Amino acid sequence: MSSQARTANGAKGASDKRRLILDAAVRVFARQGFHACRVSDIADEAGVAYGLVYHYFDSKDEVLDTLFLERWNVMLDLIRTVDAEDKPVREKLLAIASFIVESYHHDPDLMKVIIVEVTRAANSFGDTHIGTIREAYELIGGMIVKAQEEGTFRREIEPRFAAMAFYGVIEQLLTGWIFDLLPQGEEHYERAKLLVVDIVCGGLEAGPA
Amino acid sequence: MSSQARTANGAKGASDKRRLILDAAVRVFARQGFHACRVSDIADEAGVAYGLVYHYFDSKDEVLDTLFLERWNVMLDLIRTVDAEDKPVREKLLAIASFIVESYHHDPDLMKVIIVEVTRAANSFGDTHIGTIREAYELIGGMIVKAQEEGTFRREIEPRFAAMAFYGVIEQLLTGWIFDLLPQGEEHYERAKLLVVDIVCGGLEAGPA
DNA sequence: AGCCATTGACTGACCAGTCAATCTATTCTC
DNA sequence: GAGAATAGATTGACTGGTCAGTCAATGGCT
Repeated sequence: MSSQARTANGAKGASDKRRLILDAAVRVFARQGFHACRVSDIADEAGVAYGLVYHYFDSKDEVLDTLFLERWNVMLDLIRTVDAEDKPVREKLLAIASFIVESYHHDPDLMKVIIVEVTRAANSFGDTHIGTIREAYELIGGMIVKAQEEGTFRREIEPRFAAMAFYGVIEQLLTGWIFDLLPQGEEHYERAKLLVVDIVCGGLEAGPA
Repeated sequence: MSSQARTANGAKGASDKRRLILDAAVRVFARQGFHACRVSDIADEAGVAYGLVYHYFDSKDEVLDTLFLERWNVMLDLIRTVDAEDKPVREKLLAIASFIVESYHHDPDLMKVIIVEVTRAANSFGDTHIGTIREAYELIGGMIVKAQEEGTFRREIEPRFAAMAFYGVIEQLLTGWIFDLLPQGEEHYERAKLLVVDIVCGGLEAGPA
């Protein structure tokens, strides 16, 4: 008996198993890739029976969908919050970059799965979630528009392109860590956050010339 | 591998069919994705019999490997050539960005396949070709080191991070076009080339402060 | 009369998803 | 509070379809 469950119903135990399966799926997807792994691998990793995966999820796809949406929605909330604040763009972009880098720091496997299996998968999953993904780009694009109106950023740059560039730098740094092409560790994560903002803002800011 | 060099026999027709299969594969992979398509789809698209694919290639994987290596090696050659030239970094990076953007302009399907199915596929293909991919990053990293030594770029930025950032911006712009999130057309391609260099150099250059 | 290109039906393995059976816990009845 | 009834959680063997890769036969060229 786990001492954590304090509610009267057995429903607590139920959601525990669901979580167990999701967490196991992250590890399995990260290790073997979504396509290469079997549903039985997830069940084994979670220490539950094969059929239980289908008790909580309609399909293998839905497991990945759930993982992606859980995390992406947290990020969208963060971006919306930051967007609503009254701060210089530089700080806003730093907050977003920090959040994403910290997400990787905290759970590299999950971020690997999201980037490799969803964000970049133009067919299959990318297609399903394109609307959700697009929303993030649009919010960032909006921040850039505002900075252009305030005169902080040069006006001649198409904001959508700038937003993509910003996100592209971050995602490529994560990819570098995922592939073990870049050195990792807290110190590097901190410097990476600043680098992202420096690079993008440096190129976008209205020069004093 | 390839018997193209063979002169005596009807090798000409042979290599034609091989090319036909590769070109068909690009279209099919781009449309359906590598995992979702069947080898018979490739054969149908090429207008040849199923078995012929296996006459020229050992496996479905080898078809993708061939497509990736063909293109990536052309890019590596370009980068090496540019690297050897005596030009300002800005021009070197512009040449590389231009080449990649033009590659997409010339054959969007092929670039989509390379990015979506290989470059970002940490498991499966990404893993197989990681060495080849890394080489490109290292060459770009080398250019940045040189620019730092010359005093054009700030020294405190880790060159590997800067190289990843540069490549990340480009790849994300292509991804934007692939997903139809960014407007396309010759004019936009031209502006994108400049944007990439502006952003990255703007953030890396030694400030006059 | 031989050699390679080409064909396409076939097979063997694999695996997502189903389902009937079993377990466990909570509530109901007297 | 014993026992029955109900509902949900959990199990894993099984099935049905899919497809990568094989191979024996055929075509075409020199």
